[in-house]
Amino acid sequence: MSIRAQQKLQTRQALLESARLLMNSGRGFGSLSLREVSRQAGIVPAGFYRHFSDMETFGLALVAEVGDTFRDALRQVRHHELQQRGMIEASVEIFLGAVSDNRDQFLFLAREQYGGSQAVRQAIAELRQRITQDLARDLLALGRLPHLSPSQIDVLADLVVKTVFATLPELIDPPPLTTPPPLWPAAKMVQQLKLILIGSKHWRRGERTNAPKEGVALLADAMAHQIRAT
Amino acid sequence: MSIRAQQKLQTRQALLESARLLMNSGRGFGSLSLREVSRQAGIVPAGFYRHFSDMETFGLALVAEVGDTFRDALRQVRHHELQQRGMIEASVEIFLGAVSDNRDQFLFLAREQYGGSQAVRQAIAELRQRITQDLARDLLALGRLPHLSPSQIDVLADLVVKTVFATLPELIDPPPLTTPPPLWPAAKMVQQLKLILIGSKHWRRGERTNAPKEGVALLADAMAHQIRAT
DNA sequence: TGTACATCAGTGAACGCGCGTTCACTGATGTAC
DNA sequence: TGTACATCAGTGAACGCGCGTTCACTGATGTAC
Repeated sequence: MSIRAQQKLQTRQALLESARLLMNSGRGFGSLSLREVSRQAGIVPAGFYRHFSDMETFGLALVAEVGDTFRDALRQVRHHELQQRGMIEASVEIFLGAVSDNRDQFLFLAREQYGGSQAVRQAIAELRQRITQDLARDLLALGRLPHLSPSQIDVLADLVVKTVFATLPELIDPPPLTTPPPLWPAAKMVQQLKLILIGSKHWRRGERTNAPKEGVALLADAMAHQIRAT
Repeated sequence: MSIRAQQKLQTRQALLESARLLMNSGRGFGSLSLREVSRQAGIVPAGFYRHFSDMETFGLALVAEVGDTFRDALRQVRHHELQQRGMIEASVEIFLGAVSDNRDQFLFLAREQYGGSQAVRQAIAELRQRITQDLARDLLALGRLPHLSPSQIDVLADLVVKTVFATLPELIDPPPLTTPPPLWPAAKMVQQLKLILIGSKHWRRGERTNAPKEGVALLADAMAHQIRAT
């Protein structure tokens, strides 16, 4: 790579890092200004436009960055899938390592997963959906849950990913040390994932469609869709 | 109440409603301006200060508002606790009714739970903690899970509340109609809560502390606390 | 009930400030010969 | 290798704009007598 391209890339990374840094003090990405980020990165505001056309595009770059990190971590997890005893602990251990090594990136992910701009939120939703699908595929291929329908596997994968994403904020900003150890985020998450796994072992296929009350939730969903259409 | 107090309350509610309204187009609370909210509510910017000292205090009022709505809904759920068949469906039905009736309030809650300002985020965290504790208390008092330790009940309650809070964004902004019905948010959430309940029925007390690998999560937590302290 | 004064929700103008964006520019790096 | 020109990352100044906050004010509502 040419000297010029190297320097440009360096400035680009300085911009990304600056945004993450500024968010460390509890602020949302949406409240950062272009001038502020440029200042932090050591360039003049106009220079920002050599890298991103606006703050929205910049936000998408931050999503892409943490997306790569996330998928790298999951690839590592997948390479260890052979062992079955303590599978959850080992997976969580690898994942927590990635979170710890890239704290700021995951802070952005946790903070903006629901609160970001339309574009950022959608990009994160797509990232999460891809992760969920990959997990569902793995669970199906692993064949350790043969009694579950593909649809049940989807619901299970969604719950696992939901749990991990929802625990991220706690993992990044740990609670006070007065909290009893069993409720420390990582230990708690391990317990919860085990609980979910135990549930999935005993989940009967019939329990998905037999209950007559099931209609309630479907009706509520239909209503929600109706409301959305108006 | 005096005429003056009534009119003041009306303007106050107009301000709260204006903020929720402005957030409907996908924006975060942190990106709303005091002028914008006042304009939407039909008063002059300076008038805002007759009600709130700044946007942060205003945000806390929005948290308090949805907090009341949320706890009212849970009180309704608790009054129906007698029945045991279809308990989850009935609870979800009541809860979904509250979400549907107060969509904007729950949108604020979902959007700001991790993304808001320090103060708003902390207020929501406290709201959520109170809800989790209430649920843990109820689960313990109900006595249907006598094989679980109080600590396990806490972990279970946390997972249930986590699941509900993490599903809120989907419930409020439903996915495309092309999604297969079993994956519609409300139906999916019902399945996931059932799965968790099944897991908790089969959760052995020993599975909390026996596994030797458990140390990993605890160690990771300790490391996280260490990092936090620096 | 009527009157005289107090309260205070909302007004309208003004301020200084940081913002995003534009523009012509500079000078180091890259390229063609 | 050396030279002449092209590229383009970053500069510095300028702009108009919406922002939060202040201030003295107005006039409807409340209160004391």
